[in-house]
Amino acid sequence: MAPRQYELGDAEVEVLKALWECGASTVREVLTYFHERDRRVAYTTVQTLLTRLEQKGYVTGDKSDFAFVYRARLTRNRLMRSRLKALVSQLCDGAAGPLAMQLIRNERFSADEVQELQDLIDHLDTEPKRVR
Amino acid sequence: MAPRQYELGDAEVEVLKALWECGASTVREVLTYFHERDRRVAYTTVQTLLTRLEQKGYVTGDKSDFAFVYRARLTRNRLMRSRLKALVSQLCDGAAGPLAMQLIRNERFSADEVQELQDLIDHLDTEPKRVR
DNA sequence: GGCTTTCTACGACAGTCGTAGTAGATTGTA
DNA sequence: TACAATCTACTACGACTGTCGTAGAAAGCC
Repeated sequence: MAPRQYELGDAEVEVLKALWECGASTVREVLTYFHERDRRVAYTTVQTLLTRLEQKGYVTGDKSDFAFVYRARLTRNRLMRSRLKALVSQLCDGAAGPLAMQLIRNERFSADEVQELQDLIDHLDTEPKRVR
Repeated sequence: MAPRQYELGDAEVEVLKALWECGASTVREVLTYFHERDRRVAYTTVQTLLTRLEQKGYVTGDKSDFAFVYRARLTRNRLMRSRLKALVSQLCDGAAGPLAMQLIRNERFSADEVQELQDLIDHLDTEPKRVR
């Protein structure tokens, strides 16, 4: 009934990635970013995506000199967190453990990353109730 | 252009969860499972979801005695892996490290889970190229 | 044999998303 | 000033999803 609350489609995330990487940008700049990566889309497609992102509150658009300049309001880390949280609640009934196991078991990590993970886990031991 | 390859919607995953939990089930059994959890949907909705899941190959339906009995072909762990992999490639350009950090930093883990994570990571050290 | 309950097969509809076209306003320039 | 390049605002359309309704076949019961 209540039409599912959609969040961010793949194309919208691509636009966010452009903003994360290039900072505040115009439609044309995002378009150029796409074209440089062989993503062939029309100018108006990018425009639509940015407009929708703005309506959803994930981006702000300021009328600057000539064209609108868009800026991400959502960070990559925050999106990661929210996606992970959604996964945890959807597939693991709220228990993050199984997801973490799957992730660590199935992906590759560099030595540095392993070290960082190790540090994090050591930290967990002494500080079990980490917030945020 | 290429119409994005959709995978599994939220409602479809809910149906899969019912099958994971209850084993092979009929439409009515899944419906009952939903109703017991205060998910008010119509019989035909569940039917449609199961049919679509079957078309997508994530479920098989066998005509048994009276009604079709559906069985999940996709496991929860496999779905977790695929979702995680999608996240890694979409948000982290393939590097799983940052995602793992976010996960461990922002979620809660029981002492047992921490222990398991620890074991996994120890394992990673001596066996850096874990497959599957 | 009818009537009721269930199932299955189809069709449908609205909302989200990816993609883009058109029209009108702005800006730069010959 | 007239023309070309841009930008913004709308509109559109098909695919995917979530949700159902209807019709006809199956099965069980009086």
